[in-house]
Amino acid sequence: MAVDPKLGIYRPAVPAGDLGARVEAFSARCREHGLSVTPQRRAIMRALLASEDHPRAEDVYDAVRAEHPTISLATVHRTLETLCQIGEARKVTPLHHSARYDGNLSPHHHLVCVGCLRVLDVEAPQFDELLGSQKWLGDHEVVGGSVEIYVRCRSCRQQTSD
Amino acid sequence: MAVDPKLGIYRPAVPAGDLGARVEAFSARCREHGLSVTPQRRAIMRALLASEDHPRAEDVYDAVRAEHPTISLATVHRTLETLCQIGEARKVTPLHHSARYDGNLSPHHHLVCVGCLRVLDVEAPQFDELLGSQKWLGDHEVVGGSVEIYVRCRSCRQQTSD
DNA sequence: TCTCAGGTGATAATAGTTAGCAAATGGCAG
DNA sequence: CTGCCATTTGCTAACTATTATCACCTGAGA
Repeated sequence: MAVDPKLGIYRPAVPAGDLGARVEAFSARCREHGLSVTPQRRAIMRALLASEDHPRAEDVYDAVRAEHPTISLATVHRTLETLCQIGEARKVTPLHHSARYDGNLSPHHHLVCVGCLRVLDVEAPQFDELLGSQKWLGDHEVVGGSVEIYVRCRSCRQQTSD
Repeated sequence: MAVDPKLGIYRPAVPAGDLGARVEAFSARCREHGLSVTPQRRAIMRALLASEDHPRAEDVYDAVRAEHPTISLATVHRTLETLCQIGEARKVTPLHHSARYDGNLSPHHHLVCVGCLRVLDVEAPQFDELLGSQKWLGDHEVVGGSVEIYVRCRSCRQQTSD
């Protein structure tokens, strides 16, 4: 369902397969990674796949508790983190655990080193142009945007061999 | 100092004026906003302006303590938040306070409603093209990137009058 | 079925941030 | 200059999100 093909920004299609099949496929990939397939992991994955938005650990916890009333919030945290590690989920927002402040008010974006988490300013006029050319995306009023480019800086590349 | 003019991504010029002048200008704008100008606020603004990277509250705290040994970390948090409110600073990373997880692994970016903080997936091929066309930015190896587009959704627009 | 590495639940600990409140102070009226 | 008072500060406790610890449990291969 396209929102704005001209801009190249649109809602993606929902991934194929019904929920049951996707959870089955997930279970198989768990075993490939040498992970046990537990009812809790299935339930957490099912909740994540069923969610239209981007749930916090606590949201997943609430969803899963209907089926597993005794599950622990710690298990949900651990499992979501595990899913990210084996590439079955992505963590959306916080590369950093704490707020960073910036006194530079000129419009700019950020280069973030995935090793040392240092943040550098960059200007990116072409991004701004793409972003600024559109005031609406479907129902949504565009009020801004920001680009984070993940990099590995020289010193972090030297420290890791892979 | 351009890093990559072709891509339109480069390091921005440092804002004009020396540190003293910029802190003076800041003090004036504080009064315009009806805020007292306290030594603590000046010191925090100076530390923020002097910082090349994007300090956390604690980093600013450490810098300011040299001059104000008795300042409280809570004051630093409060002040940085105040600076953001009057537009003298920007908060870089976390629009959310907690991690969001996403089971959708196809390459995509996010629409974030600044009102309700809901997150929606969007594809943005033109952004990906810009980002993917460049493997290096100066010294930095590009390993990825993400775009967050800030929006106000319909229901949030209805709730706020301004 | 038996075994045990790995997973789970309960709880405590931690990091970052915010709230509450008494004391101190910036900035204006006189 | 002086005094007043709303704002701001520092201290502390509380709170939120997350991680660590550890005894018990269980998935899955022999």
